[in-house]
Amino acid sequence: MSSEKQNKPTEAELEILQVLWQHGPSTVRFVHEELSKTKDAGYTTTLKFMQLMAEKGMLEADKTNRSHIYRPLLEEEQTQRQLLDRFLDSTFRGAAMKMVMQALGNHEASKEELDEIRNLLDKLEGGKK
Amino acid sequence: MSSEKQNKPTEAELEILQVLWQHGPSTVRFVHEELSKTKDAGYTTTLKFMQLMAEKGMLEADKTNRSHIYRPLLEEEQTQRQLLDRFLDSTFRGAAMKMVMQALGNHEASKEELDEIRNLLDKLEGGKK
DNA sequence: TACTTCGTACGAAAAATATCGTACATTCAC
DNA sequence: GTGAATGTACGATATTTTTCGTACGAAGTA
Repeated sequence: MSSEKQNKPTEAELEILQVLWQHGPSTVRFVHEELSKTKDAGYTTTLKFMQLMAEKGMLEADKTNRSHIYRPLLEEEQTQRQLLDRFLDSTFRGAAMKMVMQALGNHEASKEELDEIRNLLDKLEGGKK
Repeated sequence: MSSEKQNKPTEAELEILQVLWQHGPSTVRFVHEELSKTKDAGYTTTLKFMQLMAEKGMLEADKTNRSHIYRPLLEEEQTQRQLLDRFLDSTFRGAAMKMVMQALGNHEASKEELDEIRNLLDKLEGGKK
């Protein structure tokens, strides 16, 4: 039993994780400032969330200093993968390729990105005949 | 103002929509049986949900017969696209290509599907230089 | 030192979601 | 025709997720 049944982070929790993944360990103040750029909620709301997340084992707080520093205990890629699977199931009934096509069609991609995908396709097709 | 601010369906609502998209207009009974295959909740719960969804304009009920027939008012593709955009933002900070790569890597695809994607890539790359 | 600012702790409450129980009418099978 | 099933209506209650308000100690500063 390695990875405990990590319950999926809620929308709000995910926003916090994003800040931490993107900027590394941070104070509540910092996270709150970041979130404030796009949404608006009180400081204690962010604080409370981070405390709850720590309780749930999603974050860990370094309480050495007065202003605690939080770091994520969930890995970004792994969490994304988990959420992706769920999303795929619930929204596309598992049809991954259909989703891929939609994503490709609806979002601008640079030539480099397209090439990178092509490479991956080649690699994947390797196994097939 | 064509498409009203359609609020995103919740997880449970989406499950119901999936049944309707997949099987076409159905009775509450039928939807409930389908859902029962994977989750377990009472019949009236499903009924209530469908009634609420009808009120919200997500479904429409044909009440000609005693047993009402519900049909989805939201289109599958459009809804998927909308949810995909949200998901992309919240989970991948908008990095569509990164998500595409993950999806491709983590899910089996047939040779046909891979070819189809390759075609799409070619088409997309057409516009670039 | 006295006052203002910053930070955490925590209990509550508000909002959003999900789940039922019960009442009643219609339909079915005998 | 009568009792069992089946269906809808709807108010209430659970649960989950978000958001705050307040208390209080520590730190900064005039």
